[in-house]
Amino acid sequence: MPEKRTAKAEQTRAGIVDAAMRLFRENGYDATTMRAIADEAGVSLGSAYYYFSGKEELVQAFYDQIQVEHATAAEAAYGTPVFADRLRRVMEAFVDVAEPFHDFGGQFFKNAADPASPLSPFSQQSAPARQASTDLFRRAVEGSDLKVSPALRAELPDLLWLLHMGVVLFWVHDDSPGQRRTRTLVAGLVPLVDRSVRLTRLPLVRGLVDDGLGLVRQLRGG
Amino acid sequence: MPEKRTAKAEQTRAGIVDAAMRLFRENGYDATTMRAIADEAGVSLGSAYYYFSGKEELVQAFYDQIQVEHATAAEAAYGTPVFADRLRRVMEAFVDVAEPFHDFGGQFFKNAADPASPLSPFSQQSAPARQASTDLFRRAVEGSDLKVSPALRAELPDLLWLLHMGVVLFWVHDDSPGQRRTRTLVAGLVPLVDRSVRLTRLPLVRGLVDDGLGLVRQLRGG
DNA sequence: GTCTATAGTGGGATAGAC
DNA sequence: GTCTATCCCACTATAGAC
Repeated sequence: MPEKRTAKAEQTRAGIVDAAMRLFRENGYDATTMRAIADEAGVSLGSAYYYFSGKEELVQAFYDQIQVEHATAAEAAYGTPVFADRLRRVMEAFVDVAEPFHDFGGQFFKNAADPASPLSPFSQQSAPARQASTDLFRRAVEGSDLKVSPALRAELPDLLWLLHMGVVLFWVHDDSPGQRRTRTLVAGLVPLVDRSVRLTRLPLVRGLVDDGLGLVRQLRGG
Repeated sequence: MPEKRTAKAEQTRAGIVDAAMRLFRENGYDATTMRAIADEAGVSLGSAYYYFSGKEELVQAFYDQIQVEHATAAEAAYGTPVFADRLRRVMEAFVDVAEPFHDFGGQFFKNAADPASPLSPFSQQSAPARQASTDLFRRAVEGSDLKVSPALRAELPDLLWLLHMGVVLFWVHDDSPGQRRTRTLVAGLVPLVDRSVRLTRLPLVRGLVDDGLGLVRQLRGG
């Protein structure tokens, strides 16, 4: 990325992103060549590579866009104090905003499992986006009526984000119209999570949860 | 794949797989070219493509190899009736057999998240390997001392396989020496699973589990 | 049926002139 | 910052040796 961005450079850059978005959506990721993106943007191939180190980096722009839209759509979730409702709305918001990208979005997620890729949601480079996403779940927990141990409450945002990643994986593989099956999953999962979390106050369950949280902290630490 | 395999053809085929493994291991997936694999195997480029439709198909061979080795290593797990011990040994067996491939194995798993790829563990083409892997967990459950409801018992192998996929994802991102962190995860996770599964007989938990199993069946069906 | 040799296409990525 | 020219490699195609 160039250090000093002139207005013209910024325009060129945006034009390349726009062209990439359009072509990805029309033809998918693999079928869209860097040459075609450059052509569509009206720049040379070399220029496209001047702004983006490769095809993968153009995907990051997509992630960012979805992330921002998810955050906006999730705002409506925080109008109620009921934890289950808040969580459900945050999770449903993702399915809603991601729907237009479903058909080709899956091709992007192959990067997710590659630990070497900066596009992996677990990578260092993804930390800001991951943080922003986790915050959506943090807010779902923090302003809610949920009563759990402070230890669990502290870990819950990260755990819910992890669950969200699982939902995304399901979503990627979901070819039902409008991702109906993913919506079924979310609708069924949220009450289960809600009840599970509340059950952690049972004496027999509490010990289990404490050990689980201990394991999480142990893995995070070392 | 040729219909009739002669001994010579089988040898050539194996030679190509061996060469690919060796080069993948030395140089990684991306840096290993089909030309280099053909050279290393002492065959022409055309021959390599005669046996394998592309570089990806060589990855399938790698999956199959690990799967077979995992099955062999897991045999030792079934010597005890204690469920937790059986499960732990099956899961540890994977970390053991996969260790030599860790450094480059991660590059393969980028295909796992691509729903369009036949290499995805959830794909139709992977069904046989997935079945074989699930069977390792089925055997861990079936001959064990575990006492749970028939409904949960029926779903447990698939659920444990899913958990195993989660462990594999962790393993891929685990850069600690000898995958020590993954071993910590397995060592901590297994008792949690064991205790969780046994807790399903508590009245308050039973209802939760029944609903969870209902969701699983609903998603499998539609 | 197994394999080689060779020629070619397409596209990701880069070097260096301007 | 932008271009043209080029490299490299995955992959295809084909003609034919054995």
